[in-house]
Amino acid sequence: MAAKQAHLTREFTKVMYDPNHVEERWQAFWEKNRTNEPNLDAAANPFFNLMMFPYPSAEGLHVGNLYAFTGADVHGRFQRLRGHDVFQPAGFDAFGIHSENFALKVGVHPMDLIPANIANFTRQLKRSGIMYDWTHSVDTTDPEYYRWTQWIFLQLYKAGLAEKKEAAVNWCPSCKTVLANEQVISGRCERCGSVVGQKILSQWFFKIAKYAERLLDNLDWIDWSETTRTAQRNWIGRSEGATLRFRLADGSKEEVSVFTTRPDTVYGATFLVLAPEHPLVERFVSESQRTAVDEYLAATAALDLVERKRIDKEKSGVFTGGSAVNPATGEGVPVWIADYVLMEYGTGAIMAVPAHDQRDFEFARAYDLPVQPVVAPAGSLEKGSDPAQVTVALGDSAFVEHSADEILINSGPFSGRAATEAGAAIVDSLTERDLGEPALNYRLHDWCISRQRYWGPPIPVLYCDECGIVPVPESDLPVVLPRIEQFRPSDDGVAPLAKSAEFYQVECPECGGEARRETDVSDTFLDSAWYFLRYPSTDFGDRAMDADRTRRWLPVDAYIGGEEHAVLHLLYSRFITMALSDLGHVEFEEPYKKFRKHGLLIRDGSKMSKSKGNVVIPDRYIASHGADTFRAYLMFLGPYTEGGDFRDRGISGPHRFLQKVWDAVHSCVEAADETGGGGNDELGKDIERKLHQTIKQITEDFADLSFNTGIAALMEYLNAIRADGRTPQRAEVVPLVIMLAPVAPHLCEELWDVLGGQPSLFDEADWPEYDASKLLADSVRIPVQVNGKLRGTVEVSRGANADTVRKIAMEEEGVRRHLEGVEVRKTIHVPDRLLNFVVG
RNA sequence: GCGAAAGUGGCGGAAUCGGUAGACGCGCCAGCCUUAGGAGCUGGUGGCCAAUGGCCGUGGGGGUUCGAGUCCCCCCUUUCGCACCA
Repeated sequence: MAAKQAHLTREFTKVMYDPNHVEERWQAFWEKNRTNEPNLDAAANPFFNLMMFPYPSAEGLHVGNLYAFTGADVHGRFQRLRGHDVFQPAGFDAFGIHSENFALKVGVHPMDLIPANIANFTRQLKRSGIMYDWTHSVDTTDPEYYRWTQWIFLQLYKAGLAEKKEAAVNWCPSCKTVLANEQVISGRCERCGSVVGQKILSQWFFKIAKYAERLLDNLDWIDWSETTRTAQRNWIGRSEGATLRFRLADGSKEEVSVFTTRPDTVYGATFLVLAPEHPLVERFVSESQRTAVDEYLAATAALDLVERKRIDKEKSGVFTGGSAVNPATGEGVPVWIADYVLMEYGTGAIMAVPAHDQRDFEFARAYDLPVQPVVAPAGSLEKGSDPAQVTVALGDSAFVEHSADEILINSGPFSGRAATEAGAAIVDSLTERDLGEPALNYRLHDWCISRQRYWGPPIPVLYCDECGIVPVPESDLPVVLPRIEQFRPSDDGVAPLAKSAEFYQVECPECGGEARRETDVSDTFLDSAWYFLRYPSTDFGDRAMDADRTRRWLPVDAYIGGEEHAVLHLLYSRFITMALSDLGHVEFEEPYKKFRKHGLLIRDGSKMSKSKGNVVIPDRYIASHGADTFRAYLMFLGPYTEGGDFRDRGISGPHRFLQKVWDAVHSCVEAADETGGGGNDELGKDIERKLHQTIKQITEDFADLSFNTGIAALMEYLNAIRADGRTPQRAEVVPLVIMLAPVAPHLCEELWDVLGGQPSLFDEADWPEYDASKLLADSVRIPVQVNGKLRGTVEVSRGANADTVRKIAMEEEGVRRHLEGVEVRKTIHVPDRLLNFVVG
């Protein structure tokens, strides 16, 4: 109807582009006609296009969110025009410390705050023109969602992948909760920046470490950006080496295990170092060292993690008074305690080889401990000397080289052998005597999911004096988070729900006796570790995932999100998927076929942040220029995967471009009306070639998220079809409208309509195909160089041979001048590319 | 310290199986149009010079090549990860 109206007005006055009017019209159309809702049960060519769901903050949608979503949306719309049934849902990650802290700050209950935030986000997202299927959204705080989060916990528990244990955990004194290792950034809380402390608490853990090897191996074949895979590899931190056992020197059966990547140096292990928290510390402390040890342990405990892990800190430690037996030499070595050995890595104890490890070297120097070199460059020994008994001068630092060029010295029967090969032999020999074995060590630790907070899904277990830990029966799910008004966390590590007897007093489902509910809630990262599995099945209330839907839509075809989640969310969701796969709930073990990171939008050279006051709120720009212009600007300002600088002024370029597209289409239609025909469908040769080149480029660019160059190509094409004030032909503008549609969907729907197409363009239009034979002209203009310097260009027919090109080039004035009086020694001819005269 | 990525006009950025550096856009300059314009149209726009021509030019310095933003070596800078990981 609006199109007819436009048609009528056109006769009197030029139709103006009014983005708000156009966008309102098409958003209403899409909603009414359910344009964005694929048939989840019958789609022939499914494509699950996923974007990382946002945390719905009170400030509303940030331009960074919109940047991320718009890129994903352009890609999704492109895939749709290429013939896919694209499923593109939206959701909200609304549980967690973030929301809870904000609620505490403003004094509004999160149960009141979150729905308002979600409503605001939804409004903003709908206005931005993203192709969301709103009939399948998720909200992690909805009991109908988190009942399945709890269900996943129960599945893992039943499979022995969830366990409760006492552990030293990261404790944020400001958020008053436990944090996962991944949430501690350089010793500080990821959320609030407070220095993280340690606490011994009983916590629920998911055994992600069991999956370390598979999580690592699959990285070799999944289609992810290399930087993200590298980040995950580093985080998993696989080290190959050996576990070696040092028996106590007092003749008892006890032993200290150490992990080392350098078993070849065991003959040089002149002392042992335990972490201050190591359980065997007490076994070694002698009467005379008691006071010194206690003082050291107290001093270490007083240090926070940031201070303790400062790399430039002087090495400090204390002698226990006890000793252990080096399994290779059989000699006693003193046992020390030092804070540079971390309980959380390896076994919490190391064999110190000061000659070949810089840290051990510094420690030995500080406390005057023996240093025994056991590795030397192969050529460094004097002729005839016995490698089993060599004196080597000590340098100022440890000798850490480790290649086939080094040999072992002073290493008993292994002396003289290559260091790399001898290491394995030493481990073999120790394994035979039950003093060690080859070992892999991972930096990755089990995932602590307990949070002593309020705003999360209650962990679905009960504690019964008779029956012990009792999982909540699945039929009793969800364990609903009650509304309590006193939800502020406390310092004692006791969760807010522990104050609500109404919540925690229950009857044991097994014995009927008195039982107590778990009052901790689970980590927000568990909510987001499986949300994509829920999307296609949100209309099933009786199962987390419908088997048919899941088979049709998962794994996710394309996932786009921020690199900041490279190790957190992406690792957890891989683990959960892998575990569910092992338990038979899904048929794949990797959740995302393809993952690409998007870049970060910055402003004035620095990150946008509330404290700097340079955060861009999109509403204002959308109101003034329209969503299409804003989308085009965001996609044009830089390479999508790199991000870029947001500048107010830059928006005018894309705005003018859309305006010109509008004008071009209208003038084309007007001209056709005047001539009474459907317009001239004949394309000039030059424009035809430009069209095919453009199709080729856009198709390639949009497929690999190079939106900025894709849009530039569309601009070039537009410039070509309206050059010298000519009126574009229908056959020229139709493909332009289709190719621009992923970027400016409302505008293009309108223009598609104006051109007489049946809406929606996204259902009716086909992405144009290029004809490879039409990409090249019959003649080419090639540069002519003399000694590599450009001296002119000549037009030659395509495929012309060297002689022909040379003849033409010699006639070129600029070229001839440089060839006068010099001898041409040779010519380099690259067909259709260049001609270079080498003179001299 | 280790790892990764990146340094190109006034600005955002194009171009890397080595082959016309600066596409596209912003800004700027000139002209046109206009009562007016933070509108529109046309043209120009890397720097320098003795200027129809030429020299220089992709962080700096070397190298390979007929030819280097692109490949190799050394150095500098920035950003982002990780950081006493045994």
